[in-house]
Amino acid sequence: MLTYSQKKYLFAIYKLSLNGGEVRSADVAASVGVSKPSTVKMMQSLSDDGYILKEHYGKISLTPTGVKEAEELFKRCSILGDFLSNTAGVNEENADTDAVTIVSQVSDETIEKLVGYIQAEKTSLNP
Amino acid sequence: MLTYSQKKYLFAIYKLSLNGGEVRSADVAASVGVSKPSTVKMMQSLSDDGYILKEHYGKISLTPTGVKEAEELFKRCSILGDFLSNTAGVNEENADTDAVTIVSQVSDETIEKLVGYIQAEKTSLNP
DNA sequence: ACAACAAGTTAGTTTTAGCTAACTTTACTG
DNA sequence: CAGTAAAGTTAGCTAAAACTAACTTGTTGT
Repeated sequence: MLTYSQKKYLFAIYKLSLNGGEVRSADVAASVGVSKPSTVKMMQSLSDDGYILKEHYGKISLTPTGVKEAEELFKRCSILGDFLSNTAGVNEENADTDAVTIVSQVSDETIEKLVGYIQAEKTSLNP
Repeated sequence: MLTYSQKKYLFAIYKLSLNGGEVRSADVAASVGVSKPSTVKMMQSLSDDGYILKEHYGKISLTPTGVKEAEELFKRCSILGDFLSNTAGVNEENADTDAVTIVSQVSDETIEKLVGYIQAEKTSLNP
């Protein structure tokens, strides 16, 4: 099972990969807001656990498992971040950061039901 | 500023103190779900930071600062936990645990606006 | 082609928060 | 009132996740 920090990095890698080009360590470091050595260590850990592929001094890519995890994370963070920002009125930076924190750290049951609630709420408001 | 773990312990102490009697280390340990030595260390840290009073081998009590912090935490956790459990349908144990996690870790802005949203929602449903 | 700069890595340290094992103090009970 | 059990403490270890400093590799511009 992924730790909270691993999820943060995985989320960042996925987001960067959506921009098309290669994903590089330095960009992950910048996106997560940590130093390059911290990123290197975490890439080792994510690679050991089978979520990413990375050769020495090379680029980063997600494994199928990594993609699956990241998509789920991304979906949940988007819905929650959107809700926090657009419905609750939180400024976007806090909303995004806190969505990742919440999605990465609470129980699966809670995040599923919370996301379910948000979607139901949205539907009932815009029928 | 309190760390996430410090808040968990502070919350537990406050909850125990509501039951009337003295607050003892062993009960805090059980409530938080950690070992007694971990609790001893954290009590030292909370005491150093001015949130609790504790003499050697003695009982635990909150300072005025500690009470203030704990009341705020407790209020927010109650509202959020209630929402997760009664509105979103999360089982109570997860709801309580995750409410503490969320309240202790997200930005002040987010928790304030989220709690505000929940209260507004409640009011509009039961006018 | 190669110098210089950017990116990536390694090594070693720090902080936070947990644990077990072993010990001391307090409290209770016969 | 002594001995035991429970509570509290100390010491020492571990793991996760961050950092800086120093080094290596890769890329790029002239």
